[in-house]
Amino acid sequence: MATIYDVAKRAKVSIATVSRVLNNSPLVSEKTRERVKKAIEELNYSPNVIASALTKKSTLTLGLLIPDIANPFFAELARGVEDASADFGFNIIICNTDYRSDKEAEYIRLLKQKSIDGFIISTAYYNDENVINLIKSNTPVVILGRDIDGEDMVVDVVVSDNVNGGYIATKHLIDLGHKNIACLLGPPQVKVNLDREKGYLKAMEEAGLKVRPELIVFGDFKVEFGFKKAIELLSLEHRPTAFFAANDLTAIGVIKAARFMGLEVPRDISVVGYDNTMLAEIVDPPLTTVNQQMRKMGYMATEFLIKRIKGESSGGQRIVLDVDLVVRRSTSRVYN
Amino acid sequence: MATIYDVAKRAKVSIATVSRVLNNSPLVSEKTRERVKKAIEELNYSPNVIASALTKKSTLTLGLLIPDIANPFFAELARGVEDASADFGFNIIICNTDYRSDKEAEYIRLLKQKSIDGFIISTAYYNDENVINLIKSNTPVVILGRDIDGEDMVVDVVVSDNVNGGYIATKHLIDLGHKNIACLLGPPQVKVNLDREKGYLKAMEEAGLKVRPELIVFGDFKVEFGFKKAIELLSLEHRPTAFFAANDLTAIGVIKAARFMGLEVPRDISVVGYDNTMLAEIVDPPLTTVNQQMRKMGYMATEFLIKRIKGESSGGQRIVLDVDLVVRRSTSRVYN
DNA sequence: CTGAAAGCGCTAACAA
DNA sequence: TTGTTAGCGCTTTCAG
Repeated sequence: MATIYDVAKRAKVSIATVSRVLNNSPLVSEKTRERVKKAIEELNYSPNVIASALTKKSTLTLGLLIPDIANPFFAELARGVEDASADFGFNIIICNTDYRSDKEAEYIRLLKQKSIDGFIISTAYYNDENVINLIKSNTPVVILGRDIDGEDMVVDVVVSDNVNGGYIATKHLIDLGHKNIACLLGPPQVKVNLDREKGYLKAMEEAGLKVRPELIVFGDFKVEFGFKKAIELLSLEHRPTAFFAANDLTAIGVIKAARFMGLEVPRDISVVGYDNTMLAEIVDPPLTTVNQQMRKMGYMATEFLIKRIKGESSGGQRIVLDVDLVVRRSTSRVYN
Repeated sequence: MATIYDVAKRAKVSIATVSRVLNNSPLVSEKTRERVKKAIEELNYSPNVIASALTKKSTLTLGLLIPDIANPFFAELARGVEDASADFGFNIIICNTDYRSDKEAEYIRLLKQKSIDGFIISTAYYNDENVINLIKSNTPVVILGRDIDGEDMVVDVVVSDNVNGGYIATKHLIDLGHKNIACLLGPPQVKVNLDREKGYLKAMEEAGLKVRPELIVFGDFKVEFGFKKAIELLSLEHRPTAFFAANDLTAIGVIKAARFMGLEVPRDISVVGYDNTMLAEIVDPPLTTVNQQMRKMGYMATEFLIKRIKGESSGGQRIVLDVDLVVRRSTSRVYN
């Protein structure tokens, strides 16, 4: 592989001059610039990012921490992140933490060693210590799709309006005549779930419906959880006629449970999911769900981070994206 | 951030000695080793990978080229790749090429600049030029889930047995009494599709069934393709009673088409997919599909690559993983 | 067993 | 405008 010295020799200039044209410095005459460019071309030279990183401290790579890339929600986020990275000349290192704090810490350590320019974090429990420390160490960080209590810290946050998401989902069910609506959430340590619950409660109260605490359950975002909990709740004497689930996977579990118990969706049971992943279109019946614009969130988060890295922003922004309800065929009017 | 100099000073040794203990050189007495370790501990020092990469030429990071991480098939592969990377102390940079050769070339260029240690490529059309050149430039490469004509090149390949996959899928349908079986493949430039077709043909011939060329169609692996083509074929006068689709998404398209035309799966039409992604369990009816062990493929490919990088293997291996059929409820005996 | 010193490829003062 | 040179943080001879 050709080095900057080879180029300098060929163009009959110093390596400093070559470095200048590589970095688009104006302090180079048109003539020499051309000469250098020609040499670069001829040698098929391309600068070694590692070497320049050693002085410039910039590797043009970002770290993305997510629980699991095989989960379609995070895959969508990751796609948005990668799209933005590519658009701005960055690359991204993906890390699956499996919701484990030790893995998260280990990845953060590893990536710091590698001098990455910043972190996009979508894995944190609320006010996770690893993340707080990272932010306090002055590394550029953006929190994606999660929340953090960023009072005295410089950190960007990109989330969607989870309170409203919970609200419109529940309101939709109420408008269809449902009164007994179960609410299956993810882990309470992930703050979006508290927000979605808030939206649920708001809609219920607004409609003057009484909230039955036994119908509000925290879980783990998985199909299995939706399945088991739904069976439990559907076995209740006074069973719910509708479910609001905090993600599509859980909602799918509910649909499976209903079918398992010989009930039909949406005739007997209405179900609303959350995320609008590709699964929502595929499941039968197609799922009514809250659409989060995951790709856009990933893209925007990355844009913010890169601006921050380039010094074009000083961080500390909080972006809340809109959500909307995609009505498909898993919800219908209740007759009873 | 502490440097090797800080550690040296604190431990009262030279930086060379610190470097030796970092790299587990035996040429250090137990006593000094302990002293250095203590200093490292106290300073919370962790070596700068970028700096060491400059001399060692190893960044402990790999590049993964896939068409689209939002596609569950590739997400599963990527998960396997990342798992293995983590187990062996590597990180991975993910690149989405969207099946575009120009993007692929650009990513390869970028990652070479970053001195990554090797590539895992799962995007290539058969004998793709970018990839051939990369391999010939002597960079460690492993081809994952695709094929390549590696005659005179040192490259590892990890695939699954696609001929057999096509065979067992088709055989299953034949065993259920089907005679008119459509075969919806992905792009012919991706060799796995040719192999799956081979398996299909083999099963048909073995059973003495005549192959109707109009029932064999190449497409693009998408839901939409399965939907459109199925509608077309189901409108034929002498329509197929079963479909073998070369991935789950296409199979799902077929199921949607059947429903759209008022037909019931599997009563009227049987469908077999390929990949056994999570979608297969979620769709209704749950999809009978060929299971490819994507994670394992990703894991093995990465293991091979790392062995090659470490000099523990000289490359040129070809691993063919077994496939098996997961029978769910989208296929049934034909009565007519 | 340990240390001095020469790089790895590039950037960024500082001089000229 | 251009060149010289001192690092960036670490590895690796080569001496001792």
